[in-house]
Amino acid sequence: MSKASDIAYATIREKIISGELAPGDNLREEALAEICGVSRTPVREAMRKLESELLLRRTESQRSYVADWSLDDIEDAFELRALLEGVAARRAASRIDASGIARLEVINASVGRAIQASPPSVVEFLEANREFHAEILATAGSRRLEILLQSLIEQPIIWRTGHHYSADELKRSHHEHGELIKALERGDAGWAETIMAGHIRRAFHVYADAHQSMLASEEADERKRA
Amino acid sequence: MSKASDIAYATIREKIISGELAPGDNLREEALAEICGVSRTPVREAMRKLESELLLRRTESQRSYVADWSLDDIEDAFELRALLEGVAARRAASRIDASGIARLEVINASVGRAIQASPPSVVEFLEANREFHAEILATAGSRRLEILLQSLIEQPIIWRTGHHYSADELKRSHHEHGELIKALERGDAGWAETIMAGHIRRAFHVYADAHQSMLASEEADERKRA
DNA sequence: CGCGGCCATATTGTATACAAATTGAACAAG
DNA sequence: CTTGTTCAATTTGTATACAATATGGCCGCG
Repeated sequence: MSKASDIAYATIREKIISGELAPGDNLREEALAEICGVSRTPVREAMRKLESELLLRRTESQRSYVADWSLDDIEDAFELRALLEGVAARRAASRIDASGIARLEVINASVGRAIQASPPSVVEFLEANREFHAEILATAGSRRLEILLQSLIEQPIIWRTGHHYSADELKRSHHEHGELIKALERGDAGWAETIMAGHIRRAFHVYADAHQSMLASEEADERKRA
Repeated sequence: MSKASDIAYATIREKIISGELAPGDNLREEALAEICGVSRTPVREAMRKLESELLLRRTESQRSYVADWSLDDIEDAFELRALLEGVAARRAASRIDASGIARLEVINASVGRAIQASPPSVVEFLEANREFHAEILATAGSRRLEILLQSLIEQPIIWRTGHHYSADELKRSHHEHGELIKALERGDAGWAETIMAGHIRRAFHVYADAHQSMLASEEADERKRA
């Protein structure tokens, strides 16, 4: 894509993911254009893309707001992601070669380094994790699958809650990657799919638990104030 | 969406699906704008959408062409569609109510009328078929699943080859819909998923066979000319 | 008071002018 | 004849002006 529309997309997306633009906030084209330092034209393009990724919702009268997701929505997204990344792993198992295995091992070593640092670097973990999943997706060799998953991965919630991972959970994630690599190396498609789907579902449950305790503590705050 | 960009989207899409714009054809914004009777701005918007549905491909230098799909690409799309529509059927089984069943029966009756006409009306069949699948998808109640499937259904090839369906194949399709309704009525999620996935996969094989004989006859033509 | 239509204002949609980038052809050098 | 380079023409990207539409408050009426 072109420069200005890239800037607009990256800027707006970043502000949504970081929470600077909170769920429900009204997004006006002109205001965003000022923020991004470009005109409305590239902003509009960026907004269409963000809408297709469900980071934005538009009312019937074409006004835009930052999407607010219910826990059900989030579970839905994780469920579909588990399904499709599972398929990607299955396909990758029958297509991967030695160099692909090697690349995955290098990437997963980065994951290991990130979690073994003290304190563990969540940012590096998330980045290496993203690379790992991207490599498998690329190996699956389905352009269409890539496009479908693109709208499911890297959602605001994921990135904001990555910081809630415990040391054990990070370690477990790293370990599951290792198991997946072994399954792929052996060409065991069914097992690779199972591991991947479980891996994603586990991520949801970590999130759901964090969400739960967040709600609980909010409730406690309410009581305290009352 | 707005009017002019809707016109642009519908017009260009129609010309791609009908084959008036053939795979590989270069698409220039200004030329399309003239064809659609609107300015480049809404055309650009329409093109972005078509690109996201893979009806268009863009080169690294942002020139656009009508996508040309290989048989593998098409199989890929059908495979993912089978997977996701299967999930939709599974979810629908546990959410559908009596009125939903009734709606499906009405729609499938339309399918029946279309194929029993003499000659069978393929256009009406395709439209009723589309409605049937849309109703199930809506019943599944996942906004995200709808969005994902949107880019997989109604692809050019499907509509052009619908006319290759034999009377038996049309009848079989109608019958499978009936089976699916029964599975949904009984709340048998697994069976509903299986029927739906098989239903879609069968559609691919009908297409693949037609494609095969098309290639064979083209080859025959070549030999004749030589 | 509450309700419903009307108008000023705010916001999005479209067209167009201009800027940047890419292409392809002419042409010079090897 | 091939290769590389330059430049005009084509095409896409961006900004901006203007048109269409939606919103929210105001006022009059019941």
